[in-house]
Amino acid sequence: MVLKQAASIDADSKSARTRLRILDAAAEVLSARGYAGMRLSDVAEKAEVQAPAIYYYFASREDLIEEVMYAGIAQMREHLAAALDALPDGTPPLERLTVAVEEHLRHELELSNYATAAIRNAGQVPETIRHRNTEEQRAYGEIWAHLLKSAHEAGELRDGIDLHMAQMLVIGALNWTGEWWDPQRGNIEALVSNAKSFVLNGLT
Amino acid sequence: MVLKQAASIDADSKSARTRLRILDAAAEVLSARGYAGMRLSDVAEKAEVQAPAIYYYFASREDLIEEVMYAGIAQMREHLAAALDALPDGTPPLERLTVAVEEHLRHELELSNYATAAIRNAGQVPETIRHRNTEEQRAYGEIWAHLLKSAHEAGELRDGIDLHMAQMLVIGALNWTGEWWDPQRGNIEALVSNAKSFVLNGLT
DNA sequence: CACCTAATTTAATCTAGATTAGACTCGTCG
DNA sequence: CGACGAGTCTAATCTAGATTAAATTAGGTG
Repeated sequence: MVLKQAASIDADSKSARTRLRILDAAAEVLSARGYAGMRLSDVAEKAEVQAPAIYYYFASREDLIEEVMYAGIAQMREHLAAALDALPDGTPPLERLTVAVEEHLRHELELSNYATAAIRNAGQVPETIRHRNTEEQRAYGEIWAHLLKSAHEAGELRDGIDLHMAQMLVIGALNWTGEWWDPQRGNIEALVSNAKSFVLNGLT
Repeated sequence: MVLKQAASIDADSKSARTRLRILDAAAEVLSARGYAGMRLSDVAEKAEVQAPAIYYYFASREDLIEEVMYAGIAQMREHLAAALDALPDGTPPLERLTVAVEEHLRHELELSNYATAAIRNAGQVPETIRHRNTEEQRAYGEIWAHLLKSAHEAGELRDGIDLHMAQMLVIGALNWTGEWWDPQRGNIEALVSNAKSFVLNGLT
């Protein structure tokens, strides 16, 4: 309703910080409770505001959720793209692939409730929200598809592999870590290294 | 509230069939909408009864959900255990493992809304429900842990592998198929075969 | 200091959906 | 035929939670 010109200019105003606190809280609750289970009152509590304050920043619960989901995918894509860009020219395709494995994992597990929120709820969210995120979704898949295609064309992948299925199996193994990995216990370095060799070599 | 002695004796009475229709419907809705999103009205509609009829068979929404989740895990475990039992003595550990991959996949994708309901909601369900299912959950993991341990002791697995992480990565890849696999298009045989070689050999 | 707008609060409102109460139906058995 | 209980329905009830309305406060600016 109200335009927030000033706020959007100054990315660090008090207002901007409150907005961010709300988004962060929403990501956390959404990730933990799921689409239908996310209560604004919980979000408000975690963000240390009263529930109606949320409406000052977001037009509706759906809008808030949509922004969280969008950020979840977009940040993941940006993070991965940046990491790949940083690799020296001529890095072999297979190595680029293992970098992707590592960065997907690190981003998901170390940095982002947004990522897990987006990952877990992709399937439950209503059509309207899903629709707007389709493009980002596709772009993220595209990166992986390209990595696999390059590796395949370089003759580095097993014969008879179905690239799309392989892609989804890899991403699935990585996405699922959010369900069981406990950031408290357990060493992320070990997970990254195990995941890398699992993706390349399987169990044997 | 009401005891249903007769019903539980005759597994095919009209009553038993209605109860099953409700359970099936609940599994479907739960799988699609998630824990908090499952409305009894939707379940009722799919089961072709009025919502209050559900209370004739289940004490509460929570009880219904709990039964679906329990069945989801238990059936999966039974299915896998039976398939492994059917293998001839002396089947090598690695082959037993690929059978497990195949059966997990087939059960999840071909047979069971219960399985996907249980898989997807394991993390969002409240403590009370989760708690009662922990044991089944553990038993299922145990089967896999044992398969991996045997293969490892037979020296058939890669050196340096962390068995628990490997287990979760494999199960993750399989569980995630429920999120993207479209039973309509796409050939499950191809998926099974790709998953098997991915688990054994990775991408290369 | 007095005011204006941004930010946030408290106090309604409104609705969806779970649950309960109280019939109604229908097959079976005396 | 009349009673009975299982199974189901329609018509309440009750509550949580989203949303809106109407203050209230805070921070800057003339």
